[in-house]
Amino acid sequence: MTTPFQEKVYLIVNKVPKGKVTTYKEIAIVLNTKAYQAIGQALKKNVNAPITPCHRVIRSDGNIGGYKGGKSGKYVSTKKGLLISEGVVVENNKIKLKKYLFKFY
DNA sequence: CGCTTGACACCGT
DNA sequence: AACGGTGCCAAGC
Repeated sequence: MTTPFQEKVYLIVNKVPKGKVTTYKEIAIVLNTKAYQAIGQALKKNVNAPITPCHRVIRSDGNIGGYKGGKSGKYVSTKKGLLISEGVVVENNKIKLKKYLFKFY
């Protein structure tokens, strides 16, 4: 069930260009909220379609965070691989925000 | 309507 | 630097 909140999240993630990444915090700021977790929740609950590159959304620390999969991000490797394929340098499940962080504001 | 969960963030120790 | 506890918000039950 796509809620208005989720739609906003998807829309923002969809705006992230290839080779760039964004953080849950940045999205929260754009939405003018502090629902950092709710954002992640939206992505995991409904992978709204291939139009929403969830793998481009990472933690503010630069960590990959999670992906889907019951365990502690079993598919994180895939996410990491995807990012690398897009040209993002990942080291130890961490991304260089200083270079690849895309800001909406 | 209220409690629990969660792909988070921030502060203190 | 690493770990723990606390806060925020939305969705699910």
